[in-house]
Amino acid sequence: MAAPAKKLGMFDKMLRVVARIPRGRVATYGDVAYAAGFPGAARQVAWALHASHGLPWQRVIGSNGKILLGGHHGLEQRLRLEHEGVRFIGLRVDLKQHRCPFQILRPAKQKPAAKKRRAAGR
DNA sequence: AAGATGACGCCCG
DNA sequence: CCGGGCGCCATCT
Repeated sequence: MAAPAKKLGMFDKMLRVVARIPRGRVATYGDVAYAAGFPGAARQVAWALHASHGLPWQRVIGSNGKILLGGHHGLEQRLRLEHEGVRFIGLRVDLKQHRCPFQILRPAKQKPAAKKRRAAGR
């Protein structure tokens, strides 16, 4: 397997994005790839998760809200999500309600919101 | 180096 | 809703 790769730049960023998905929320593979700066590399997100550990992998699902992972792992994913409050409609997650906004997925480029002007006259 | 694989995504019938 | 086909891209054989 795999190659331990030294060149982990790409998935390191992807994993960083996955780590930012809050509890009770989900993101699609495409969302993660895009937020990480690799639009179109949704498949690599799955790879990145394989090589990861300790991340909320269950929060990454298909673009249609379905769990794509098969076998008992897929079942575990569903149980974990439901356990953290994610609601399903049939076989898919209610994305309207649980999809994580890019703003949160994005690398924390967030600047300290303007330094707040002081109270001058407010 | 070429072909096959995969926890993908999107379009079409 | 489901299946089939094509595009995508890093890794594996």
